[in-house]
This record gives sequence, C-alpha cells and structure tokens, in this order.
Amino acid sequence: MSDQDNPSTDFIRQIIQDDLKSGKHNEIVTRFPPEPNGYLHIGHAKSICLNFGIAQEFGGRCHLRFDDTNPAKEDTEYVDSIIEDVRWLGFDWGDNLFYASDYFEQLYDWAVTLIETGKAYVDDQNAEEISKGRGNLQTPGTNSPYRDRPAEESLKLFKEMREGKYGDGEKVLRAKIDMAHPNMNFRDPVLYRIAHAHHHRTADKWCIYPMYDYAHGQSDALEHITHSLCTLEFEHHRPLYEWFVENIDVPATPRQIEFARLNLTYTVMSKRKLLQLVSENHVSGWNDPRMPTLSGMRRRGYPAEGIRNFCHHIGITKYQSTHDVGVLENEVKQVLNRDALRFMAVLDPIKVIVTNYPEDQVEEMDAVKNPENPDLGTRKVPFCRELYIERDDFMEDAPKKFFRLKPGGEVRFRCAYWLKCEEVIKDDTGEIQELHCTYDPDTRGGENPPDGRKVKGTIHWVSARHAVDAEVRVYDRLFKKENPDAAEGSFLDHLNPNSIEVKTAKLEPALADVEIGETVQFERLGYFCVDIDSTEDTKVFNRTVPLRDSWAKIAGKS
RNA sequence: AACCCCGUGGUGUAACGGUAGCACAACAGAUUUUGGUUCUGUUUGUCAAGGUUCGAAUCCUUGCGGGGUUGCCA
Repeated sequence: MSDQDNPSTDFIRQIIQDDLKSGKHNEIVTRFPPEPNGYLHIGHAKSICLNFGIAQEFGGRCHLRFDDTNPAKEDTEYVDSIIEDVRWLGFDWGDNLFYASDYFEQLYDWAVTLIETGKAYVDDQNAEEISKGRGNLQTPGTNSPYRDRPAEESLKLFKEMREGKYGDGEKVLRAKIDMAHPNMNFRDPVLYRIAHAHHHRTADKWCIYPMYDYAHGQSDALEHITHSLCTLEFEHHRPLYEWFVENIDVPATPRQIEFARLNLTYTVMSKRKLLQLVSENHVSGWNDPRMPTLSGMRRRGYPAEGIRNFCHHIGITKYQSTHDVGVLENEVKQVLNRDALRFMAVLDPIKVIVTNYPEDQVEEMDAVKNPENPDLGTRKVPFCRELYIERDDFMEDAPKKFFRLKPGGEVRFRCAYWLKCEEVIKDDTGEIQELHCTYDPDTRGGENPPDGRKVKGTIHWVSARHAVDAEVRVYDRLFKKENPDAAEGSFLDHLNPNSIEVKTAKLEPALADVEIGETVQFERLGYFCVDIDSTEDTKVFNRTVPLRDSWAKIAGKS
C-alpha cells in the first residue's frame, strides 16, 4: 500500500490545481522554511510532506530554506540536524538550498527604498514604549513621536544602525502603516532590530536583523515561490505579507495559505517545551526515543515510510484537530509488519527443563523470517533441553481462556515441539524457579501429532544454552495525559514516570547479526530497533511499538 | 463583548447543491504454528434555529461553541 493509491484533494491542492488550470502558474514552487533553532518534529513532517509532496505531485520543486533571521536562537547544530532529518524522511531539494541570510543585502536595500518613499521610519522609542503605543485589542494605538521625522533623517539613522553606532534596543526600523488598524500587525510593525550577535552564517557582518514578517514574503518572492504554505498562527500576518509584496518591487507574487498544525495525543509539540524536556534532562536528548522529534522517532525505529503515510492520511485542513497517536503507531506497524524480520526473544525469562530431551542434543529448527514475505526463506533456531519462556506465558491457576502453558497443559513451542508442563519448581518464597516439561517427538517443527490432538496456544522461547543477553528498553508514552498542555498545572507534572523500563532479555542467537538502526519483530511482543548505544558485547534494543495484544484485553476484563 | 479563522460518529478525514463514504478506535465472528497478520460483519455523525431551493453537510442570516491576535520570536 502506498501513498500514491489515494491522491490527496485537500483545499490547498485544489487551489494549486485551479492556479495551474487557469494559467496563473505554469510551475509550482513551494518551500519548507524551518528556523534552525531546534530539532524537527512530527509536526514539521506534516509540513515537509505537504510542501515536498505537492512539488512531486505537480512536477514542480520545493526549496529548503533556513529562516535564519534571529542569530540569538540559531545554530549550525540545528541546520545539520534539519538537513539530515528531511533527507531521512525521503525528500530531496536538489540545488535548492537557501538561507534567508542570503538575502540580507537585498532586504536592506528594499528597506532603504521604503524609507525613501515614506513607508518606513526609524523609531527611537524603547520596546516598552513601542508596546504601550501599540494600544491593545480594544483601543487603537498612538503614533510614535518619531513617526513623521524626515526620510533623510531616518535614512541616516538606519545607515548608522547598520554601521553599529547604536546598542541593542536603542532604535528600530518600523513600517508606517496604521496605528489604529484592527489587525495589530498593521500598527507600524518593526522591520529591523539591532542585535550585536554572532550569526552562524554571516558571522559579525550584520548587527541589524530583519524581522520574520519583513523577511519571509520577500524571501519567498526572491525564490519565485508560488504557494507559501504555513500554519494557522500566521493567518493575521497574511495581510502584512501581502502589504510588503505590494509595496516593494519584488520579482514575484507568492501567495500565503495557512493550514492547521499537527497535534498528537500524549505528547507536546512546542519547541520551547521540547527544549525544556531536553535541557532539564527529563529525556536523554533531542533524539530520545520517546521524543516526537524525527530523530527520536528514527531512533525508536519508526520507518520514514510510516511517518509519510501518516502525514498523507491525516490530510490538510484548517480545523484544529488532535490526532490520536495510535493512528501514527498503526501506520508504523503496517510498514513494519510488511518489512520486519521475525525473531524470538524473551524479555522476562523463566526457565524450562525438557526432562525427556537428551542432555547433549541440540536441534536446529527452521523458522520463517517473515510470513508476509515467504521468499525471504528461513533461519535456524537452536533447541535443547534448557529453554527460557516468558513469565507471562505460564500461569498456575489459569482461567479458561488462557491458552498458554499451565500445569498439566500442553502448548506448542513455536517452530519446535509441543511441550507439556509436568512440574512447577519453586524456591522458599514461593517464587517459580523453573518448569519441568516433557516434549512430544512426534510434533517436531511444531507440527500436529498423528493422534489428532489439538493445542490452543503457541508460545515463543529461546534456548538457554545459546541465548544472547541484551538490554531492552521498553518505552511507553512520555505523558500520562492525552493533552499535557491543557491539563492542570505544568505539562511536566504529567510526565509518565514509567515511560522507560529497562530489561535484560534473552535473545535467539541470530539476533546477534542485526545491525544498528534495523527494526525487527520479536514474535508475539512487538517491534524492536537496535539502538546506537549498542556495544560489541551487548546489544541495546528499543521497543518501537508493541504488537496488538488481544489477550491483555481479555485478561483485563475479568 | 475589536478583528480574523474554524465547527461532519469516540478521534480524524471525504462528499465541491443530488445515496453522508473512508481510516483509526470499539464490538462480534472466521482463518491462523505470532492471542500478530488477514477477512467478514455491527454500532456511532453533519453544533442549533431560521431562510433560499424540487433538493442543503454544502449557499444566506442569526445564535452557540472552539481557537487565534496586544514580541525588538518565528
């Protein structure tokens, strides 16, 4: 199943189709414009899939542009991670890699023109005065005392601002629009501020930096972007975006269209909060497998295809919805079910002795690598007298619907034999030590015996003599609340204290060959990805997502 | 009570004036050497009231509800 089966027909794509049909545009150009001040998350994936997806579907192109107009918050570390993440997601911008800082000179020249034509002025007020002068939602603002200073004076001051004559905050350049406008963005927005800060690309060349509103539309125009797609919070900025495009002699007229940003249950998405999780060590880093970042999901074992399919299926609207994280997990599971190789691993082992199995014998059992793709063939799994099974797969006082191992009961050991539990060995405290079982030689490979006996359950196992130890990190949701943002108190109050559980597991030996970054299925348990923390001696696995567990549901009910 | 945007099952999303469909979730069953997968079926919806129309989720009006906007962040 692929994305292409059902082409999207959201309102943005409809606008684009109309623009193509009417001849307004012959080629579609979009852009993904992150600010390099943090790591990309699943919300960005929605925007990436939208912008790059549209370029692919309509035979256009999509630029990657770093919106690097605020040196105080930005860093090359973020530039590098963003490039890596977009590539990993599966998109390519060819030669179209740009930076807003590439346009600083041109933006400066246009600002000069705005001053010359009386559409901008240098304001000497400080931030507080400007804020006060702007009025509020009910009351109009008042003009700055510097609003009507002669253009030549503003020109001189603006030049001096650039030359570094003033300190941070001493002066700003403002557009001269309307201090009583109902849209606050029109109350003489700031175009340039002074910031004596080191920029990760332009170094110390500049000490004045353009604001988002002033830089973004012009950058779009310079790149001949046809459709500038952004999230809903920029709706009020669109008229200003258009004002600049109209009042400046730009080479193209891009159109801004807004869509709803992605919200997911059981997580937070704001960069500020994600940064806080990292800096206060609630997680191990931006790429912690519990983070909604692309690097976290990659490390968790989410395939890029699953994320792309998710973004495709949630669609694009203006309705501020919250998607169930289960939908994402479902897309991930679909891809993994198709692709992941199957292995057996025991996370919470209990020993089984096969009392009637020869002490020194070892058999290599054949096990299918992936039932969804039988062409992949089989692997060998060693079977001997001592095994491990999952503690959950045995119950002394089992309910009727418990199809696994119980005293006197018989189950199939996957791809091996049918075993019957003869004796339960306990220690002084009553804790189960080991199980003594007998096997039926007529069931080799797990086949049905000739006498027509039936068995309800099949459980996984690992040979105790051949097992490889590994660390397994079992992850759960990072937050306990569906919406940690809306819940009472700080979002940090709702962190799930059990979002990670570390176990030492017993693996079948073939698992030793799985490489870092690969995701496999531990049969009956879930999907697990080899983590970068793995060493020569010990592999580390992250649980990507558990398999559906309908027994847990039945057990939970009774 | 300024201005702007948005209201379709539990959660999302389609239907472009003409049979309210799909996915996830839930429930029931079938298949199964993973209580996985797959397959079949069931339950649940157009925020409200008016209006236009042969016909309204769709167009209009009003109300109600949700969100956004008062950075020298993006």
